[in-house]
Amino acid sequence: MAEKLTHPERYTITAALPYTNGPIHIGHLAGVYVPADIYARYLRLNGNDVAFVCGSDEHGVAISMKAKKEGITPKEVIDKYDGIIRKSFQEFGITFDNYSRTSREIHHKTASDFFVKLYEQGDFIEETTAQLYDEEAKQFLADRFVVGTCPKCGHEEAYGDQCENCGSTLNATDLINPKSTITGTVPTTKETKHWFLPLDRYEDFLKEWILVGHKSDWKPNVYGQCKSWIDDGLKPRAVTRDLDWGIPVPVEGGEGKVLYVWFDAPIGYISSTKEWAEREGKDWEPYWKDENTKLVHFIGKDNIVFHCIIFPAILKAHGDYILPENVPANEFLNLEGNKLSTSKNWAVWLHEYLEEFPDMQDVLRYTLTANAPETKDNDFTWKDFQARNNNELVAILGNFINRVVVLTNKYYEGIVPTPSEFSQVDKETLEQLRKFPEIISSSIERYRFREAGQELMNLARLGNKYLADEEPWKVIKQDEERVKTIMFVALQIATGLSVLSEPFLPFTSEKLKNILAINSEEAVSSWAEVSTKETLLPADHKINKAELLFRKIEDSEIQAQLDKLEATKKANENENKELMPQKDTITFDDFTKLDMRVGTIVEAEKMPKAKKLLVLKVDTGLDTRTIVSGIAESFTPEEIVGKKVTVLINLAPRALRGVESEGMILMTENADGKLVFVNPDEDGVGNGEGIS
RNA sequence: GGCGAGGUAGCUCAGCUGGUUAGAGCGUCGGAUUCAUAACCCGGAGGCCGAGGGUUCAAGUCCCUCUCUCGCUACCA
Repeated sequence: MAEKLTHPERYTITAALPYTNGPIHIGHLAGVYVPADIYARYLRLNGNDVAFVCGSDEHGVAISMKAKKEGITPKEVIDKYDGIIRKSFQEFGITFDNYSRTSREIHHKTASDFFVKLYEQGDFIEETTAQLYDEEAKQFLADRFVVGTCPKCGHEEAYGDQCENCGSTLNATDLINPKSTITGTVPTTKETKHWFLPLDRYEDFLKEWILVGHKSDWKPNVYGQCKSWIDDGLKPRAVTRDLDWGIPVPVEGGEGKVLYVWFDAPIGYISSTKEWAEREGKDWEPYWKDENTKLVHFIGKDNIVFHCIIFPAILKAHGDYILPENVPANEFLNLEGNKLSTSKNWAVWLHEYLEEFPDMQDVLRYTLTANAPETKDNDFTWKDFQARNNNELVAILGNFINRVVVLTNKYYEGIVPTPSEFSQVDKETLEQLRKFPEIISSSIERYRFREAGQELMNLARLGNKYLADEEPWKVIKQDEERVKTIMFVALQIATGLSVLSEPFLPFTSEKLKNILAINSEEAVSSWAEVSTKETLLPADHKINKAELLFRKIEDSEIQAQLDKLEATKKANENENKELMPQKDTITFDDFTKLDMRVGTIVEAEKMPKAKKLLVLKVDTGLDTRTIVSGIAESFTPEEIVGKKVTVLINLAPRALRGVESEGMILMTENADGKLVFVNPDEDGVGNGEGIS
């Protein structure tokens, strides 16, 4: 059912909207922006009509929370990061046709209209529930913003969704004496209405469209992930929520509510396209509504369901829109063996890289392309970065260009010589050169950017080999005419490289074109011309003096980066995690209600069919009882038998996965997030001993 | 626990519908060369294709079991 567009009239390329709670790092680049930019540049070079759009994603609860924590407004948070991100993309050479923001008027309007359209078409389900409302903060309280007394066990610190004491699942409205954690006031109960997108209605459509239609052209990781979701059964998903930061719900009953980010963010692509079209005096609609438009979303694997299931369902619901033809999602990039983490500062930040390695954008682009996590998670190491630069960019590409340019200047004062007769090798070499556009295209169009980059390098290799085989520096002593032909051929290769390198290494391409002085019309300009044009760089054309395309990267520079990461690691170890603020005061009586005892684990086994649960038999002195504890990811059953632990024994029993748990083992967490027993270390403390 | 993706030379990866001695780049070792950022060019070594079973004349490629990594999901902090 998904007909492939072999010759689209235009392309709409989107790159995942960066969330403005932090700057851009190499993971974002390798996964999304570098491949998307290569693709967009490639398409433009081939004369295609391309809209490459992106923008900052600035709504959602994470930004709202971050602002609250830092005591600033959400607007201040987003302005800060939008500024950093926007600037770094621009300096890095990501050629968005438009980079918008979801906080802009145009997006609010686009997303609102979209919502209203679906609303009017009856594409949403409405559901009214009673929820707690904070009069002072003037907002409905999400479950975790409410505490109160648990109706089941009397625990006074139960959260709106669950009581930590007895483990019961609660409704916030059932809490006795509820209190808002935002203002501390007593909330009132109000009816609130929310809208849901019934994804289940689109199940058949999605099955047909993805499982049948895109079985062979979508990447396995993307297809598999979609299949998993669809097979699991799709459920209605809330489109609106009670929050004050976001796009207001534009229909009756929507006061104090906003659209969920998952709904508004992808519409940001559309808003961004509109903004671009307005500025350029174009019509945006064909880019989203014409069947001859090829829509491609570049994203990371975290975004697969949103772009392959949910957003298409929304577009389908609307009715006027085209669907993505492909969603080439990448996996994740790690850094020196550890997951990238914005909060732990474990990253190579783009804006810092740009400062520390000025004018070396292409080195990072190349390394990230070569190491792109296309089929599985991959690791970025500084050592590899150095090696890629020194052994490939410098030694293969940079060196080839340098030898050609130096020789041309040395023998002919920079004038491209007139060839005489081409030898068999010359012809074959030129023939191979002409094949490269096709070879590289084929890789790019299958989203195999790693492979495409390798092929580009192979062209430089071809050049090096040609020179090594023909040895103009020797031939010059016997046959000057022959050398003219050799250098002419070598210059054609160099010129081909200047064009074909553009999507991958735009700054280098630019530099190379300057060295070869090919700003004029006489030389090649487009991708296809590298194959079709008889002469890429004509005789008598004057080129400039040699200039190094890449410089070597010294060990000391790499060491400096490694030291920087090491310092981050140390800082993370020393720095306390964000600590919870102190809870409300309790009385001594409250405390004495807790009966905590020293106990010993006498048996332990895994709870079947559960990942985190261990079933323990604990000797509490009074008895030996069963306690189910969610610690299986930190301990094996064998290693904890005989362990002394602290047990809360008068906790109301609760059945977990059918096993009655009578009490709770007290745990804490170390810096790595591993659970640790709160245990009486001293010898001679017996089971059943009270803790006070 | 369920589901998905991945596990191929020291490193990063390619191997389509099963078919000759499993490929590439980088690294490594040796050779050759000097136009070039000691770079280029040529050659060699290096692989129980995660483990174990099975199907087949033939399996990295298909089936089953197990295992490790990553993710989603359930249950759980």
